[in-house]
Amino acid sequence: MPTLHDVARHAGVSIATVSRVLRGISSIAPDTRERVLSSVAALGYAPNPLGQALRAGHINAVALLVGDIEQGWYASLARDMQVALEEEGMDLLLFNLGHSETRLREVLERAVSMRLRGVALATSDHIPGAALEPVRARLAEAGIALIAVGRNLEEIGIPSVAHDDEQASRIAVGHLVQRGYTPIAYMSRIRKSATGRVRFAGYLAGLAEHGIARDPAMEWDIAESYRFKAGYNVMRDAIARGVGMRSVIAGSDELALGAMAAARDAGLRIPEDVAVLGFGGLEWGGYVRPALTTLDADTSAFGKGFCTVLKALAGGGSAPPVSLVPRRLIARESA
Amino acid sequence: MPTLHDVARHAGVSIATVSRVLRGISSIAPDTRERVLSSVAALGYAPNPLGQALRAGHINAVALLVGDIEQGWYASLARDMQVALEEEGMDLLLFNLGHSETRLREVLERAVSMRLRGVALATSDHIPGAALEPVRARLAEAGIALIAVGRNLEEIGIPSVAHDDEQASRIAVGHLVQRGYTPIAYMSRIRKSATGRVRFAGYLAGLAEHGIARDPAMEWDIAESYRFKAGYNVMRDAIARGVGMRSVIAGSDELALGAMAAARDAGLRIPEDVAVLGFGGLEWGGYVRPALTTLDADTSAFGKGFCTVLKALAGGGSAPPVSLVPRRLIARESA
DNA sequence: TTGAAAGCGCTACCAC
DNA sequence: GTGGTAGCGCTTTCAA
Repeated sequence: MPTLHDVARHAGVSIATVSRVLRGISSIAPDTRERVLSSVAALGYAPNPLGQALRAGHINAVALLVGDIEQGWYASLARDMQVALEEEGMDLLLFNLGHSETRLREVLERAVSMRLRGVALATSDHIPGAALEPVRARLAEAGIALIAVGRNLEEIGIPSVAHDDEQASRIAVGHLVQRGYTPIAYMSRIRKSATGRVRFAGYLAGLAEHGIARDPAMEWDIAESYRFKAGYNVMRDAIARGVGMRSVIAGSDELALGAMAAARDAGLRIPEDVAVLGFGGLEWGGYVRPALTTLDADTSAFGKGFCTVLKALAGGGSAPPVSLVPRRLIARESA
Repeated sequence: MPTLHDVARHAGVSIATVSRVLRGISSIAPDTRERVLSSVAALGYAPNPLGQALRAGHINAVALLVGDIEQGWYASLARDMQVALEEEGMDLLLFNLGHSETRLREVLERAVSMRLRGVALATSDHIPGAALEPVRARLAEAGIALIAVGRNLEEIGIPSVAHDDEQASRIAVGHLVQRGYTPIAYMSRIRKSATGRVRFAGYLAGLAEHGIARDPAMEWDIAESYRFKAGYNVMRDAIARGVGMRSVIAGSDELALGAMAAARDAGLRIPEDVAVLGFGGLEWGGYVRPALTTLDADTSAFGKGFCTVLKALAGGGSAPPVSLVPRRLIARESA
């Protein structure tokens, strides 16, 4: 691997000059520039990012912290974040949190010791505001941006790029009411998930809008993750208990599919006996039968949004603390 | 951010001593060690990986190159790779290739200029062996391991950790024959995908084993990706053409679900009219109805396998060029 | 317009 | 057992 020195020697100039030519900054004699450039080409020189990073004091990369990359929405986000970052010349470090608070703190500490440019916090779990204070101080001191993606953390002062989930839930309720699928049950992580709480609030607001009284029997807070199995179990138990819902809003497409499976296994028809509506807009939702009605997720907007906020923060200007992107309802067969 | 110097000053020793204490190497007077350690704690010192990396000449990270992170198997792989790497103190850089050959070369070049420890090549696309020669030479020169994950690339001399897909296809054929689901169609990327070719070879071998003649009408090579839409379209067209298959082996769970949707939309029952069998073992397969019969993927074995090969390569010993892990059939309802 | 040189934070070699 | 010091590759003053 050739270094600046090699190029300098080959071109018969100093390393400073080579560096300047490469950075395209300050004035260089045309023929010097020419010579340097051809040496660079001849040697196949590429700058060593390690040297640059050490000098600059930070590495041109961003950490993406996800709850569980196997969940479709995180995977999709990872893809779009990587694309957006690459356009800005940055790399993506992926960290799977697995819903652990401890691990969140560790990874955040890691980000500061690694001198990253920023951290994209994309987990739906409860964020222990107080416990995070020390790390956040160090992050700030090191000039590392902490930005929430896919959830709204402005209440604890973290700039966020998120969906307007409160509105989304209201849209869902409206859709189900209009089609006559009442009473409407709500299945999600609620208490233990910030995102879940917001969506739940939207659900309640939606009911209120249509003059429907809330019914605790229709509110299914699940302790586990947002995955298939939880949806299956909760739905199966609700059916067994004889809860008379005519539709279910599920907090993720995974939960929704699990719920659909349980309903089918219990001999219920979808949507005739019970309608199911998910959150996420994952691609497979269009291919299961009946096809899943869901609220889409705009992960590419998040990738771009993150970069915008990151640059705004770096530029010193205080970024808009929150930018909310709306969800659209994808009406298919299940509801 | 405190540096070695700060700690040294605080503890009243030289930076060399601090470094030694931290690395736990060579002998240190107990009380000196004590003093240094308490200074480290007092200052909240954490080593700067940039300095370490520059010194060492490489960064403790590995690039994972996937075809499309949205495909479930890649997401699952990403998760398990990250876990396995973290256990070895390495980070995971994620790159989405999007099936582009050019981009593959670029990213590989990037890996050498970044001085990574290794590259995990996990795309099912055709690898242009000749076109890659120059980069591979640079990779080798820089001591960066290139390891194929999830596919067998030994034929072009790349150490691989992969599934035994030839055997897997034979198992699939055997299963379908035994249940009477013949004739068996094969739907996948074949010509344009190395992995696809291996699986196809297994399909042919399986037919031969059971004394069944191959029938070109049953061999559906698809040009597009391994995703849902392709599965849907190909299946729909086959049905329209009146191809008389009684079952379909699909090259991915996504293709399989797409095929199932097309069959259902055409009024066919699964598996009574046509059975469908996928590749991947993705979690949602257990929750669609009918539940998908599939050949599982052991991504956690790949994470560990990659690390093993990486360390073997680093240790100078030539790693076993290929380690094949078997797939198990998960027999559910669809076939 | 160009060169010399000072570090960025770290490890390892060589003295003592 | 400990300290001094030479770089790793780069950018950026400061001089010339």
